[in-house]
Amino acid sequence: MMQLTHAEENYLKAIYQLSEAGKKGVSTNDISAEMKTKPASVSDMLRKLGEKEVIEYRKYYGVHITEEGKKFALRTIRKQRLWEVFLVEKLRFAWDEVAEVADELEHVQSTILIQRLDEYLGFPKFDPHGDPIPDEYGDVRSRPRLPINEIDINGTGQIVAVKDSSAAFLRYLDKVGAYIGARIKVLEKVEFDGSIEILVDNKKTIFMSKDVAANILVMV
Amino acid sequence: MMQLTHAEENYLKAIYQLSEAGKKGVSTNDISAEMKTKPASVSDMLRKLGEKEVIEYRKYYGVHITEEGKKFALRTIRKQRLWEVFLVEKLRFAWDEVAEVADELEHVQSTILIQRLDEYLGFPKFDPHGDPIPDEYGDVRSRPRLPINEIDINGTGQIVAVKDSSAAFLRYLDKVGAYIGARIKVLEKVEFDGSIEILVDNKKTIFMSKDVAANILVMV
DNA sequence: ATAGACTTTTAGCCGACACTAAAAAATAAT
DNA sequence: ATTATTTTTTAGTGTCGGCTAAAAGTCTAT
Repeated sequence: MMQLTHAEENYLKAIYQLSEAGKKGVSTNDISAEMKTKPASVSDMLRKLGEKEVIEYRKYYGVHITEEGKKFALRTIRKQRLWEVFLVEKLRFAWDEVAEVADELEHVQSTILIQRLDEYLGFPKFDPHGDPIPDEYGDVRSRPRLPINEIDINGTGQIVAVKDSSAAFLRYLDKVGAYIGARIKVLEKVEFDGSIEILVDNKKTIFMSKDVAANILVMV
Repeated sequence: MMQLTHAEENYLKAIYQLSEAGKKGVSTNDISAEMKTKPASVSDMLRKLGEKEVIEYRKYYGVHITEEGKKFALRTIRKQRLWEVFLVEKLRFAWDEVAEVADELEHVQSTILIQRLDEYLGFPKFDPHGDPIPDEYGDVRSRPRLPINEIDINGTGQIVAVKDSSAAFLRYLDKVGAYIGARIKVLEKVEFDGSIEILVDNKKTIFMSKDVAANILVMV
């Protein structure tokens, strides 16, 4: 089995996630923004990933991930998200603190480690941000998810993810009392500005603007 | 605070442990054997570690670790041993499976991660091999430890470490029913060959040769 | 259809960390 | 004390992954 370096793993994960988001080929600039490296470095890496046949690379025309590449990317994502669950559930990290540390942990090479960790965590299907954790074979079970602003009045659900997971936004949510896992009910939608009133865990009502509501995904 | 690379951290740890073992300066060849690299690579690394003042390096005359260097080495050892505890106690790894994985985990950079892990594990003072875990300040509390063959007849204690931690030896111990943490009592010492009979956990007696006994450390 | 803007790639450089081959220093043996 | 042996260092190479500067390709607007 061919091996990828840490850097290659990171690029491949970024490429996978960018292509999932947009469903199109991914540009060098997009990748360089995501990876915080220069476009020149990206070009070089794309050449290498192309040689390893985890991406299809046509110079100047962006990149498509191959089936083989997806397998690698999903393995990395699986590791990252399992570590995130560990950090939040076992070590009491806050949502917005896990990314950096999980990015290091995900590169530890040990199949057995990941199997045991998965088992230890009770085979979680979703990470603390509500994103699905691929299984050993790369299969992802996704649940139907809607942004709050698309839920009908009196509709209920559970917060499972946020689109914008910036530290600032996550802190805002904590502050107003919303959190991943919270059960919510939509009480009112204001016509003229789209702002919304929701009930959290049957005990607290909070208002949010349409923009905020659009950022919060709920499993209905 | 000056930073060390992963490779530098590994070399420094090796140098610290070699100098603790022998209490003398450490030779280039010793280090290259320990690190499984060539002496030429070691020389180069020593020059770098010398520049960073974590070791005192006189060409051709071996190496002494500085106080600053000890701090770094102890931090790395602390991380390594905490991860070993995690792997064995939480993920049910066997003694002889932890080294490789812990060597990767120990390089994850996050002070808070180590603090939380320490707390989560209940502030363990010894790793699964019985070696002491330095605290945040690098202090090590060591316990008096004796090899089994130096314990008097009817003396009791608890197995806390092994000198030879090769996979083969660890498997042998598991097989005969001895393990780290086991409470033992010395029942008999055979005069002419020094072999020893011990009682494990008050329920099982096992025989071992003098050589095996000398390899097992007991806290009395 | 061509100029200008933007994107992407190439070329060349650098630091980290391994290696080999050969030189230099220290140590051991006669 | 000189030679032989071993240890250690230097010199030069290669790979990986970043960078800058400049060239090349693509796209857009007139």
